[in-house]
Amino acid sequence: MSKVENQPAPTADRPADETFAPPLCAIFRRFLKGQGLKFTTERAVILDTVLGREGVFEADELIAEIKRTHPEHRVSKATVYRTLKHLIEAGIISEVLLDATRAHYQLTYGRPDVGHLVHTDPDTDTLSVTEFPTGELREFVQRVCEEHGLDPLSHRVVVYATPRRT
Amino acid sequence: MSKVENQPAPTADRPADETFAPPLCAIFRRFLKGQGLKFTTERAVILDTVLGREGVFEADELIAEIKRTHPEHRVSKATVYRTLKHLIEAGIISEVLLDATRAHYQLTYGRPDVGHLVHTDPDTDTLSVTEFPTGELREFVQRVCEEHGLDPLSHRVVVYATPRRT
DNA sequence: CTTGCTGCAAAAGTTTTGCACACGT
DNA sequence: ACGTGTGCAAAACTTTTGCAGCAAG
Repeated sequence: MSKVENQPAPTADRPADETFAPPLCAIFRRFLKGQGLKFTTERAVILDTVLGREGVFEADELIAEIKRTHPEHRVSKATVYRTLKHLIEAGIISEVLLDATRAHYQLTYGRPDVGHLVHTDPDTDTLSVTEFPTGELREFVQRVCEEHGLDPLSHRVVVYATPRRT
Repeated sequence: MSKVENQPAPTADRPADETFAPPLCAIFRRFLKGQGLKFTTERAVILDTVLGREGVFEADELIAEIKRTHPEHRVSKATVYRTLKHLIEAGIISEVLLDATRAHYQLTYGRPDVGHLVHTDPDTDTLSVTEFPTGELREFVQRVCEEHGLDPLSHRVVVYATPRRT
């Protein structure tokens, strides 16, 4: 299973021109301060690069992207992994579990109910990941948790599909 | 995040005394023959051990279990991993993606619509995984795929929850 | 200044693979 | 017999960690 290729994000759930107005940088700063942590140049560069990504990405890709878009700042692998954890804690990104070989991440601030539709492109034999809204499953999730005396924190939905056989 | 502890499987989806009547061993045999592969002692031992497991398990645990229940047959790690792949192909088990650090597996033959509810036990600080039926999501999944011109293969639903704050 | 942060390289953990020999069919 | 399978150990990968110097608040 090779690297994942992203679809240009579906319009149903995320209109093309929707911008993330909230200053995520400020949000991250506030989070860090609250934890007694520091807002460093490296963390700024990483957040900036994450904000520029469309859809799902891997740690590896993020590192490559930083090298490309911020050649003046070299950020180490270790720092990227450490910062991704903080971004998750801050609620800015989430881990997406698509396969068991490595972690995927995605900017999810303000859009918690995103599912992932994974399918192979028969031509290129690469995996594509498209998003879809899962808001209508909230009630279902709530009910499942209630039956077990729990409160839901988050949910993940991944659908694996194949090109329709005509 | 430590190893996962299994809840004794919920009764809603899998009544306590439900037994897997279909001879999975025969099914696996047939699958292997169809692929020009061989049914070896090691594969029999692995399948037998998988059938004895309740709920979700890891490769590591399976190896330990084999050592315990079949001390006369030593099965190597490599063979376990290789056989797990075949069992997935044969449709007998599935990969369950609960966290990004390692793969989990579960016997799913004949019960494709199982979701996983992950929650921490506040006392022991261990993770529990409970199953719940997701059959009622089929229509939703079908619709999502149709909107993208795809046919669904399978879907995974994982809900993360926390003990209800009373 | 004090405390946390970074980069490097090494460590850790899981899964895969190459190879010589053994075993189903 | 032929072609697969197995075990072992090493390799491959991703992610984590220890440490010495560096930087943010």
